[in-house]
Amino acid sequence: MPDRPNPRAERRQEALSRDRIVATAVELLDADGEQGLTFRALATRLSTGAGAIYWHVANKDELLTAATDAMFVPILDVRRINASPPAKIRTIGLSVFDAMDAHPWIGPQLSRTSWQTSMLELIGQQLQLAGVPAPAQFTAASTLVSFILGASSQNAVNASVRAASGTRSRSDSLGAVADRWARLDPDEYPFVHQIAGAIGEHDDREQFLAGVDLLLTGIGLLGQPTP
Amino acid sequence: MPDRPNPRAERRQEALSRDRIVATAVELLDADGEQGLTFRALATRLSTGAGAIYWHVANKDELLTAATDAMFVPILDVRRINASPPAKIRTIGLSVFDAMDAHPWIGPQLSRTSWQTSMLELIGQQLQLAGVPAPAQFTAASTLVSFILGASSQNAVNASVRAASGTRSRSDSLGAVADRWARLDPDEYPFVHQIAGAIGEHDDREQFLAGVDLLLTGIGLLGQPTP
DNA sequence: CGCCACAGTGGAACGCCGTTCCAGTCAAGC
DNA sequence: GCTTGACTGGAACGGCGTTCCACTGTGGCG
Repeated sequence: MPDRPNPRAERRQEALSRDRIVATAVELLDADGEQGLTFRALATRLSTGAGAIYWHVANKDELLTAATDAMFVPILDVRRINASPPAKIRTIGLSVFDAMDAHPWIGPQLSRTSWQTSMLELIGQQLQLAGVPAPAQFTAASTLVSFILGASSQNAVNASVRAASGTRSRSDSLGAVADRWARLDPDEYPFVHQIAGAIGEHDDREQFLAGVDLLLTGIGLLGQPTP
Repeated sequence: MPDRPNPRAERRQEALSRDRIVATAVELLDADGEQGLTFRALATRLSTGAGAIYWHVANKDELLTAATDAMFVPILDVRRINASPPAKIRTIGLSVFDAMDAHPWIGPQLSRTSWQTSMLELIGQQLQLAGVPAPAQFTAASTLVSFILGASSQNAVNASVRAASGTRSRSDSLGAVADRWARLDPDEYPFVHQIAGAIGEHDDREQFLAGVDLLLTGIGLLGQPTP
């Protein structure tokens, strides 16, 4: 390793490893989405050939799973924080929401059953602690999981669209959507068109939390929302 | 067209048309999912070449959008039926749920903003009719949309997994999941493991409707659920 | 100390994909 | 009957995931 006998491609400084591959894959995914992750692009960025990557990773699917894992596992550490069950559920939800906003490519991956199960477990535990009656626990937990994953995915899609067009700042996020809505035909879209003017002050993170609260209210863990 | 001068590839009986292309695309998608839709497979099934398809359809993306359209537009006809707003919302939700169960490839497509807007409009109108106070309408409508799309997508993923393994019947659906859950480590997954035994009689369609009702309760359109 | 075995590498090659290109075909209009 | 132009279908292109394999460098063994 000290001196290179042949002057061909510069030899990598650090050895190839599964961790380095996954980390680089995340960089590519964050930069250009799922289509940005290519074994050739990965190999170029790691100064190696595509074949070498296959020594550490079985295929692209495993690579995507590992990358999602790296983003998602920290979320499970919500267990550490100390708060009431409803507050913990909100925190779990927000963590997923923020992770998917920052890494929109996670969306399709997180729907995989294994992660669904992890979230169901995490939220179900909180519902038990909160004293939700046993027969209602499963419905409540799986509804929360579905909403959290659904709302986060859809926000991520919108975030990608936002990034593709010019709009930048977080505060403009719903504003841009509102603009599009305001231009819709009022006869065909009376509700959306009317509401477009009223959501200027909204933030989609708050919007998401309001949805969680709506569910917690229905479950009986909260009083009536904003009466 | 009456007689074929050359005996090469059998000439198509019906002329190529955008509708025929889209209909065949749906067949392929239903049979093998998104990866089953290929311009080559499509051309073979239509007894033509790949190039001819591009005369009627700009690219694969437009084809997928058109196919989704064909599946989704009938859902919007819920406007016709006559029922109370909560019942109509349940019907809309179930239509989406069933459509995605039958055609799991729709999932990623339905998250596109245009479909989100259509559903928001449909459900927002019902909330207005039901007398939900104006400031709460947007949150309520978008939460319902997120849940309906999220829960339907996740069910579709599970349905695909189910189809990939051996399990067939609808009634076995949650049963198979319960089996997998029952085998999980009770120390790591206390909630999921415990609940696995209790959901034998559940049906995921009913489960979905229970989630909708939970939300309607939180919105204030329903009494307390099963007190 | 020399050799060997083998984990690890990287580039060439394969078969598929979406898409483009273009030489043909054929019915309708002059 | 000729011309035109909408329409066809097969060849070809670049890029993808994946496989294959000749090669390298190093640690352990004789």
